[in-house]
Amino acid sequence: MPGEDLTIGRLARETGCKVPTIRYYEQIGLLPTPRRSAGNQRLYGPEHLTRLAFVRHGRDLGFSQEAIRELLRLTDDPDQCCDDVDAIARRHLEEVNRRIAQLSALRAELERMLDACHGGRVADCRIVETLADHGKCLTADHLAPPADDPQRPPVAD
Amino acid sequence: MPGEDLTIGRLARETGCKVPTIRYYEQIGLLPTPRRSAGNQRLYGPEHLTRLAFVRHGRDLGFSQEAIRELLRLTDDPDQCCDDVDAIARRHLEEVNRRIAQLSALRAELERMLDACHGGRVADCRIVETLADHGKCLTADHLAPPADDPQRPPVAD
DNA sequence: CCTAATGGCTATAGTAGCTATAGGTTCAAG
DNA sequence: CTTGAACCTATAGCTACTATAGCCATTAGG
Repeated sequence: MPGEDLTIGRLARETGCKVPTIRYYEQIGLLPTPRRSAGNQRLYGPEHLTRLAFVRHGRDLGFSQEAIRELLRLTDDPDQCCDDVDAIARRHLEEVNRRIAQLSALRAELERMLDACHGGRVADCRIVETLADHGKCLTADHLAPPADDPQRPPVAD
Repeated sequence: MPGEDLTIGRLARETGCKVPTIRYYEQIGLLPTPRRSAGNQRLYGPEHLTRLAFVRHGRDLGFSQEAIRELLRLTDDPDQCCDDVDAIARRHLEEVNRRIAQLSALRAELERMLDACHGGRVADCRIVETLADHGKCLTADHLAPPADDPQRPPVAD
């Protein structure tokens, strides 16, 4: 029954995912290539809806494309033991914890900087001074550099 | 006295900034173009060292290139009132606070997921289930999408 | 049946903040 | 004089999308 089919725009509305993003996910293989209408337009079934919702939710939770690819692979084999799934989620949680720790240290440093500033000329500004002088700083040396954050920080529109 | 000059490699060592990054900062105008040796190699003076340290520290604190550009502009005019500097730092702090709040919610959701999983087959896995079903999720709808994080999350090596 | 509005198509480039690579030149030491 | 490290430029790659340009398909109204 072709009445069940979704155009890309409708799929976008149902999932809260933008149209170009859906095409992008297809391109990078997160979403299977859908069939096409006579006029070459993408037609999606319920299985695409499920899959895209899974991907979106994973991204919302901050999982990388790579992690989601792996999660999809794992869920496609439902009899497998879920230890691998667990491991992926656990690794991600650790990463999130690291990020929170970093940002908390950052926040402390920023607050310290802002507290120290009492207005006046830039030449006398404590913020500028702190920025100029690594020695006066508490941060930046005792914090690790993971540098692999999901650029879309997490959590979608 | 040309004995004071630094090659790009030495500047990199002194600041803890990688060589290609220094060239990149020059390219995007965060660092002024240095003079060159007879053999066309970059020669840096103490002013470059100061400037680069400022930039690095700013980046370590998570300020965007744009913000740092503005901070540099402001510090180049030392008699100006430091309100603008203050505002930039304050905005950044707010952003950091937003990120922490997001990540905390994320962490809660991930922990919830992990707690619910008790091993077994992927088909029965609570993590997979949660990922597949937005309805079972607490996150993702009550969280904002700023999407403008410094990809190098913050805090350098 | 024609037209306009909307929505779809592809391909390409841009975003941040670098990092890596290729292929060449210069410099300091032995 | 030769070796090897450090330097040079230019270009491509990374994540995860978003935006643009220029064209085709579908649908509702007149």
